[in-house]
Amino acid sequence: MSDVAKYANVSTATVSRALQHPESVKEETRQKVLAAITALNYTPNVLARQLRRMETKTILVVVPNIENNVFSQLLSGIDAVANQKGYKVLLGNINHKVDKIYDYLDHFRQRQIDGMIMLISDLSDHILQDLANELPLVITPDSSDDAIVPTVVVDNVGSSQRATEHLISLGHRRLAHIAGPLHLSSSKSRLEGYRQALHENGIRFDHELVKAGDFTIQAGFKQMEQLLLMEVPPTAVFCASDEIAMGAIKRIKQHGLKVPEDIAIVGFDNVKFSSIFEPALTTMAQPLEEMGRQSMKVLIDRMNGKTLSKNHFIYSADLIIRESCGAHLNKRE
Amino acid sequence: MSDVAKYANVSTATVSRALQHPESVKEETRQKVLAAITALNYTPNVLARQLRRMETKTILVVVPNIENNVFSQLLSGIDAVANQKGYKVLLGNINHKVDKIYDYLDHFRQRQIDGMIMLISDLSDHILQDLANELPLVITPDSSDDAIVPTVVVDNVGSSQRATEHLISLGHRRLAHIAGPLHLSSSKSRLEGYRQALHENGIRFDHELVKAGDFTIQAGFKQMEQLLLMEVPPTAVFCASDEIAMGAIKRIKQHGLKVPEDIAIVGFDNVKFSSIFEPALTTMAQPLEEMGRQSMKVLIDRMNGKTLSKNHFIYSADLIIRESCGAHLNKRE
DNA sequence: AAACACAATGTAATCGATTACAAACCCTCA
DNA sequence: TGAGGGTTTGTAATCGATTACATTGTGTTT
Repeated sequence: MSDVAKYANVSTATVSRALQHPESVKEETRQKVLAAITALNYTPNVLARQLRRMETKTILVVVPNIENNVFSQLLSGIDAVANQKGYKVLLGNINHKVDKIYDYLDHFRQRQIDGMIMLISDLSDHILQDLANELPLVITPDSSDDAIVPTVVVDNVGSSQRATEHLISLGHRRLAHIAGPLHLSSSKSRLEGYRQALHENGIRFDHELVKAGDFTIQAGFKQMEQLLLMEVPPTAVFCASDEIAMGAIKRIKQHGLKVPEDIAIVGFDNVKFSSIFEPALTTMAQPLEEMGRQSMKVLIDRMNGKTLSKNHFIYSADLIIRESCGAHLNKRE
Repeated sequence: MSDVAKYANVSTATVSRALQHPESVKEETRQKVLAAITALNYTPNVLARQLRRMETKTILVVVPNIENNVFSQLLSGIDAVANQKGYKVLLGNINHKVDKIYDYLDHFRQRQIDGMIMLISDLSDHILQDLANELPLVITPDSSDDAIVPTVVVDNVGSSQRATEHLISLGHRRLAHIAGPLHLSSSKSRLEGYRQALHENGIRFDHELVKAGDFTIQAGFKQMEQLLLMEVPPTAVFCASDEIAMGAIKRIKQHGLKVPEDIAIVGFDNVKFSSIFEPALTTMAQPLEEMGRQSMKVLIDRMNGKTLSKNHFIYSADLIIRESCGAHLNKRE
């Protein structure tokens, strides 16, 4: 930089100003500086700027597992806005090991990031609160209930209720639910939505019909196995994720039964492969990319010190009717 | 830091040394310093260190598209090693817009990253060479042929040849190939492998039987359509990716034909969903995570200035026989 | 022409660590 | 005891920008 200053016959202060506050420098000298910059092929050292300004223009996204399409979609939305606004995105894949979050928290303490988006909220509200006091933090797509941490979520309860009601409307009365990990609030909410749908339709809630595992295909497969072993298996299953649904369907087929004829299935997430799966999954589509975008926007506002009027952004999921629920069969009749 | 120094009654130099070069400090004073650090709850400012050391311990991974499972798997491997070795991973999703790569190159020029892994090599060898001169760079899983840039790749030619030969061994003589974007060297190599397999088995290469698009389901669907329109459609298709294969199969089914009975399919990548797809895909499994790991290891060596004896790391893909090729039918006969 | 306001530039401190070099200290051995 | 060698610590320069404050320049008004 001092070379540039010398070359343009000005001080380093002027060079810096020419770049950072062009309005405070005479057009003429600005041109001289610019010329010197190109002549010397100078690029500013961002590290020095960051040190001085005490900001990194970098945010950290904590992901439970990148290989899950739900998170890649969110990430995609986050990345889009981040890029547009000049932020870089650090990837924090914790691979389901919650403890690793703490490692990443150090990044912040050491001023390596300006803010953080957590794609998993498997932390106690207490810890989250502490964190949020230390740095701008946004949680998506899992909410942290009553904490003051800003969240961007789907209306899990309502969406699940609609999903379940869709099955009920197709005539099912013996409905099961395969839930995700019940320590996650999104899983709890989806279960709650299922329960409400039953309740409002006068169907008794039977905890035997609720199985919980994680959100994977394998879990869906295993839990469905349990359900098939019952004396009177369910005629429909609302699954807390598309992967669970795929696993469940796979198991049902292996059992020699047909989806949706024998057992109807509804999933959740509208993952990339859900439309090409056979039968194509009926599912609740979360606007994941949009949610990613919104999270980043909220985070940016937070980092800029804006106090937001709203702290919780709730999206609603769309019911996408494909084949696995059997609705298309009904119409034919 | 100066607070810590004062509290421990030493100079800042000693504090720094106690942390960075513990061996050069008396055990006793090191303890004093450590005590002071905990007492004052001090965390070092990494920015300052980076400025002084001129390194960021951060690498950039340029991804064509995070939502593709192939790249998430690679990323997962990269991230694992990076974490273990104390590197942070910046995500550079270019969303298939090659021009965006240039934006990211600035990150490097501004010393914001120590190295870079490109998951796409859609740049001229010339540019790549320039880049590699400027900073440690590794390319995976697409090679840049003769450039001096280190690459971690699968043996695309050999793997594709084996995939095709598998179909030939099942009795097919009219084999098509749906390729990826032909400007990518991986696509070219896979086509070449297909061609060699034909050649070595005395089957005439017919360019009518080769269709190219990109690696997506949609492309597979569309290209398969073309093949089905032929007077004598192929009896087997080797697809350059699993997504292509899934699209192709979808189209075949829509056409009223069966896979593998009427048309046999082999894919490439062994993407997460390929085993659950129906029919389960026979495919070439790339050791993606391992390749990600290796890329990161090579990059680290590069960043540490090691001159590697080997510049190209070639993995071989495993043929995973499932249903879509029809091998299981043959056995039954 | 003097006085004042405002614009443009320069000087130098600053961010917070790392490290070359210098100084102080402690042994050991003649 | 004092010289020499090694260890431990301190002093201060350094990384490269940003910016508060000081200074100089320019223009307008009376």
